[in-house]
Order: sequence, then C-alpha cells, then structure tokens
Amino acid sequence: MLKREAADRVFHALADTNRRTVIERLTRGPATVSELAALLGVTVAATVQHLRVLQDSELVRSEKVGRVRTCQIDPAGLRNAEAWLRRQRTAWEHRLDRLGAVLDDQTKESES
Amino acid sequence: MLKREAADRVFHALADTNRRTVIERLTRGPATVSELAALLGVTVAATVQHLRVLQDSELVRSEKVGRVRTCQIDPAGLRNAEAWLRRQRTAWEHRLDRLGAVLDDQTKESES
DNA sequence: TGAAAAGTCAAGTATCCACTTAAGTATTCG
DNA sequence: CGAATACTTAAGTGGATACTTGACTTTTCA
Repeated sequence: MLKREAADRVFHALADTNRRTVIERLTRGPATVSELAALLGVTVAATVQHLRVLQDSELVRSEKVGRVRTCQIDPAGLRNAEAWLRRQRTAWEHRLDRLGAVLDDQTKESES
Repeated sequence: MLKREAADRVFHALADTNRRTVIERLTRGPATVSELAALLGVTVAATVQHLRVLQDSELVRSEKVGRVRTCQIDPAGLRNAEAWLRRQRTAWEHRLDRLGAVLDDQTKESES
C-alpha cells in the first residue's frame, strides 16, 4: 500500500520535467551529479536539490566514492506510482464491467 | 507519446492528496461538486479549483445539467501516466537484461 | 414570485518550489 | 604542499499553489 505522504512525494517528484529527464537518463545507466547537471543545463546545486527530491521518493539511489557521487534508478518509487495508477484503473474498469452487466440485465428485462 | 507539458500537468495533478482522493472516489462512480467538497472537507470553491486541475490533465470529465455539475473519471490521463511509468520501468529492465547477458558472457569467458 | 440550492469568479494570503549565487568541504594529483 | 575537481550547504528571489472569504449567476420549487 502506498501511504499518503509517500504518494505525495513520488508524484511531486515526477511532476517536474528536469526530474523526469534525470529518471529517463538513469534508466540507460548510472551517471554522476555533474553529468546530470550538464544534461539539464542547470547548476550543480540545482541538480543536487532535484536529486534529494528523487531520493526522498525512492526513485533514485546514489553512492559517493571519493569525491564523485554516482546515481542510479531505484525501482521502488516507480513501482509504487505504477501500482497506485493500476489500482485506480482496475477499480474503474471493474465498475464499468458491473455497470455493463446491469445495463444488459435491464435490456433483457425490457425485451421480455 | 506523452508530451512534456502534458506529463507535467498529469503528475502535478496527482501530487496532491485531495486530488487523488477525488480520483479514488470517482473510480467508484460519478459525484457532484458539493459531494466532493464534503468528502474533502474544504470549500466548494477550493474543490472547483482542484477539478479544473484534474480536467486540464484529462483525469476527470464533468458535465453540468441544470445547476448540478456531475464529475467522472476520464481514463485518458491515467493511461498517459501509466504509460510513461511503464516505459521507464521496461527501459530499466531491458538494460538490466543486457547487463546480465554481458556478465554471463564474461563469466563463461573466464571459465574457458 | 422569491428564497434556497449549486456552482462560479475574483481577490487576498501564506506557503512552497526551482533556481541562482556565494562560500564552504573533501578528494585527487602534479 | 597546493591547485583543480566534485560536490555540498545556505540564503535569497520570483513565481506558482492551495486555500479562504465574499459577491455573483443560474436553476429549482414551494
């Protein structure tokens, strides 16, 4: 189950173009902070702030070796967000199924 | 393909607890503005603002009959968000597959 | 007709967010 | 050692956001 604050964090993290760009980049393999900053075209400081948001929502993990921090995807956040969306969609589809069944019944009744 | 601004809108819409509560409610069936306001515990005016965000991101549709506006799920937004997440996850999984294959090859080579 | 109901619109406010600059701290290496 | 590199942290700024209150329109119905 995805808790309220966790869902807030994940979707808020995904609601920014630069942060989604980071995720898209990291699905292709790890990258350093400077590489991500260059990709985004913002300062390293801004990139660090984005990374904090991404890590708090379990979308990205990172490890510092020497003076270099290497970032990679953390699939937990992605899975949580996907799970929430799938729950809503399936709840909606099941409701439509039931609704369709009721309408079929009504059609049959009016035919008889 | 989910465009940048569309993705910004959808994920931003989902990043608010009250708006997700509206979506969860609407997967169970339509509701009026006042019903949603009562559910959220905020003013009707605030609810209308949330609904505008949800409609702009194609997560909710609504129709006004007489003086009552009835809201329901619009599956387009949900599908868009789910599609983006699935794309990232599968890109990530494929990368892991390739990485695994390379490691297997290296293992075989070192064995021979 | 006229009052209640349902929603809409505008303005105000407090807070949050993404970004910057500037000044740090480690770490590497010539 | 000392300069360059890679990152970190703090403070400031402009703009967006979530909410409120209050005035308004439209619709219903006794």
